[in-house]
Amino acid sequence: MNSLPNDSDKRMIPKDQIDSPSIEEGNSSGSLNGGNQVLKKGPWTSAEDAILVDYVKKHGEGNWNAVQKHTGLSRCGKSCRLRWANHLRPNLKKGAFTPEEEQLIIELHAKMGNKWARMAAYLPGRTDNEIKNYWNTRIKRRQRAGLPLYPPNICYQVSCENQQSNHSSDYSYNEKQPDEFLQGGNLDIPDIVFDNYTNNGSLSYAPSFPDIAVSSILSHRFGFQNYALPNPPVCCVERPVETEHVVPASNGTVNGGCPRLDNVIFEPSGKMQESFGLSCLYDPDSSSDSLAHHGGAIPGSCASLNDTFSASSLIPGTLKLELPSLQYTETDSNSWLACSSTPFDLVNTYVKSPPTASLQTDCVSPRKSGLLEALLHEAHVLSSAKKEPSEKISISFITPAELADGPKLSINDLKLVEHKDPVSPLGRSAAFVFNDGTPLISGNLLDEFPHPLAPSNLDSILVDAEHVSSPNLGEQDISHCRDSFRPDALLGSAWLENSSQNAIDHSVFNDAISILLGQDMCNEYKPVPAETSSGVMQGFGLDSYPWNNMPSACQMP
DNA sequence: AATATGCCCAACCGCGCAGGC
DNA sequence: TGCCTGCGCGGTTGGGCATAT
Repeated sequence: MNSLPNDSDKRMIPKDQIDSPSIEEGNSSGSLNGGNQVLKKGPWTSAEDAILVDYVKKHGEGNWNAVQKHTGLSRCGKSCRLRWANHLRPNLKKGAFTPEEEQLIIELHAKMGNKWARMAAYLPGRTDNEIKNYWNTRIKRRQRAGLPLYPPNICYQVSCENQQSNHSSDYSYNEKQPDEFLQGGNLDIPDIVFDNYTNNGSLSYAPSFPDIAVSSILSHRFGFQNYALPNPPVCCVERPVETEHVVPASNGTVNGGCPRLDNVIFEPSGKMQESFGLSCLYDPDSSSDSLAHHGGAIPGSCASLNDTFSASSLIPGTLKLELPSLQYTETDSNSWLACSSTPFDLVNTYVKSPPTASLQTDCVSPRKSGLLEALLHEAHVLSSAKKEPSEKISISFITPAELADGPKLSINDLKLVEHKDPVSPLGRSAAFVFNDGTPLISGNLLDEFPHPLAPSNLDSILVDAEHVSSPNLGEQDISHCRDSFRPDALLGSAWLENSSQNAIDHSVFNDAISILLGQDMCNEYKPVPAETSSGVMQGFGLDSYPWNNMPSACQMP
């Protein structure tokens, strides 16, 4: 293995320079190393690769700065490490990403953001650089096409997963590297997560990484690509009570020809856009630009729009735009605190009960990473705070041990824990629940994985959920609510086809956003009135919500 | 066929963190 | 305690290739 022909040599180096002494000596480009030797830059040659491989064979990885000393290679340690990690180390998987890998990347990015190295840990044989390049390419491609970075259901999956994990084990399971999960027995393995996710013994798929497994199962069950996720029944239950207060325009006017606003606007991540036709029929082939998309649920989409709800106006702070819209600057706790993917609880909390300074200061990110889960976590915290304003918010990072310690939990905590009861239908994520009621789309690449819940559970789950959260709701409401969140109802209902009603919807939509964002932000976000109504999605299609029509805070850099 | 444009990706750069001294 | 070094990560750059005009 003295010579490792590699693509980069062929691609990056002019033929006349390959293995040429001048390049080896780095006299065309390079930097001095301690004033002694010029370190070469630029593409690696096969000879250099061979030297490096030989060195690593003998000495192992690490101590990269010693490579130059031991081998005479005119490369800095950094460059050696990079070359090894990205091209020379064994078991590297070359070639295009498989659809499975692409989906995983999307999910991981929705959860982690630009944590390429961490993502790479979940993709054996792939490097952070590869993933990063792939994602950057994807961003460009989809932005150019006006497509959302994340399929709405991915956003929602993340939302649901984190609503579970945040309250049961938000003890930084995301910080765990895969190998840590594999090793098991670690102090802070999120038992609750495992309980929830493995309760039905359904983790044959990717059992190593609970978060990923669930995510994948969710996407699998939902048929990942074809439907925007319907609303979770749990959310559906609580919404009517609160949002009617939140959005004055939602009474009467809205209910006439379209879903009640409270069924439309204040959805957890992504749903708002979806309800307004911002979501898309998602093509699993993320590399393809021929998505049958219909909207710009910007990746943030799911989040981008939502981000602006709170970040820009309710709580001052800057968004770190290079982050996926699902995420926010790590250093600005206010931002990430505020920029949720708009779980309705959070929105309502802000509208009805703006967070106090003390509250904010108490809210320390569980992962200090500004990730969606943290946002969702805070959403619940704030929601709890709203209901118990006098109670000191003890956030939350409920460790598994704390969970086991019932008496230590606050009332709010207990409530949340109750909802996470693994044996209760509510203990499952809403997506989980709904997936069972959603016909699988053929061709789902994950179809081979069985689902733990039988579809017949749906009704009981829904009723149970609503009973628990909103006992006053009548059966009619339940039925209405449930039906309202069916994809066909969301995407194909008459109100979407009624252009005049669409105008009303936009007005209501703007009203709502005005309330949430303040007028300035609302002015920035001007949905283009739907001009056609020939197609179900057309009226609210991408044209109405182009990328460049999003608030500036939502724009990709 | 020639040129322009965009895409892909390897490599570099700057920064931050952790450990050792 | 502060400095140095090694290392890793994320962002950016730039060259080659593919496609469009």
